[in-house]
Amino acid sequence: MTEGESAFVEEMGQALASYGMTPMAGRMWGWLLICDPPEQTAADLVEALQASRGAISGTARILTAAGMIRRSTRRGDRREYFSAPPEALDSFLENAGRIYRRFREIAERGLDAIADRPPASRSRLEELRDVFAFMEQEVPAVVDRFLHDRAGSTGRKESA
Amino acid sequence: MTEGESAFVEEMGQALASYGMTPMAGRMWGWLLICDPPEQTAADLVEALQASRGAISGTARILTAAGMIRRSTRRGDRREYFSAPPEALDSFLENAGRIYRRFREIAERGLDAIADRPPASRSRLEELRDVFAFMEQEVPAVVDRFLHDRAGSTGRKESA
DNA sequence: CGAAACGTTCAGCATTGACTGAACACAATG
DNA sequence: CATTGTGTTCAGTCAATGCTGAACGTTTCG
Repeated sequence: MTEGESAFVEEMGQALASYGMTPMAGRMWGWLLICDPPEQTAADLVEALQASRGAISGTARILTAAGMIRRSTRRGDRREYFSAPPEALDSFLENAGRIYRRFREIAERGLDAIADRPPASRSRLEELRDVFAFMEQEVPAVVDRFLHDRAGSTGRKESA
Repeated sequence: MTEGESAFVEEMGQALASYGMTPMAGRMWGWLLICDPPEQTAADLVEALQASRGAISGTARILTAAGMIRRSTRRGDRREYFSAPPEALDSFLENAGRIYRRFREIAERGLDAIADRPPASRSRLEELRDVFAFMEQEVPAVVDRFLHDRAGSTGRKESA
C-alpha cells in the first residue's frame, strides 16, 4: 500500500468512526474500495491493514450486516473473499434516512412526555419533529432519484 | 423533570453522542427544547441535568459554536440565559450537506492516490465520489425547499 | 475594600470501547 | 486419525475522552 492509499484508508477510518462505526470498519471499507484485486481474503486484510484476525472477523461481520461489503466463496477454496461491490452503495445510502427517522421518533416520544403542556411550550419540539419528518421522507427520495438516473444512463442494473 | 421528560433528555443525549457530540450536549439541547421557561441559566441546567458547572460551561460552548443554542443576557442580571431558538434548526440542518462533502473529499483524495491504476480498478471509488457529490448538492436543496415552504405557507412559526 | 455571585479552566478520575491474541470450533486434506 | 488452514469468540489491555470538582478570574454590590 502506497502512502497515499494509506492516507485514504486512514481517513476513511476516521470518517466512519466519527459517525458511529469503528475506525477499523472505515479502514476495511476504504481498502476494499481501492484494493487490487477487488476481492480480498481475511488474510489479505490482516496483512494490508496490519490488524489482528479477531478485528478483521468482527469488523467483517459488522460491515456485512450493514450491507457495505460482501462475502463470497469459491468452489474448492475454503477461504472467504470480501469485496465492496456497487450494491454496497445503495445499502449505505439507505441509512441516510434512518438518521432522521431516529431523531423524529425521539421527538415524538418527547412530545408525548410533555403532552399536557400549553401549546407555546411544545412548539419548539413540534417544529423539530416536523423538520425531521420532512427530511426522513425527502432524503431517501433524493437517493432514489440518483439511483434511477444512474441506472437509466448506464444500463447498470438497479437494486430494490 | 418528569420521568418521560428525563427519558427524552437521555435519549437525545445518546443520539447526539452516537453522532460525534457528547452525551451532555445532547442532554442539554434536549432539555432546552422542552423546558419551561424556555430560557435557562447555567444554575438551572446544573440542577436539571444533575451535572457539574464545568460540564455545563464546556457543553454550552460547544453547542453555541455549533449554532444549536443561544446565549443571551438581561440588563441588570449578570447571569446568562440559554435557549434553543428556532434558528438553531437551520444551523443544525446546514450540517446535513457537510457529511457528504466530507466523504466526497476523502474519495477525491483517494482517487488521486490511485491515479495510475487502470480505469477498472478506479471505478468503485469513482462511483462513490459521484454519489456523494450528488447528495452534497441535493440534500441542502431539500433543506432549502423545506425552509422556504414553511416560511411561505404560514407566515408565522406556527406548526401544523 | 471585602464578599458574594457567576462563569471558566484544567488536572484527575472513571468509564467506555476498540483492538489484540490466544483458545476454540470446524472442515478439508493426506 | 492427525494436521493444516480458515473463521470465530472472548477475556484482557490500553488509549481516548467525558465528566467532576476545586481553583481561579471577573464583575457587582454592601
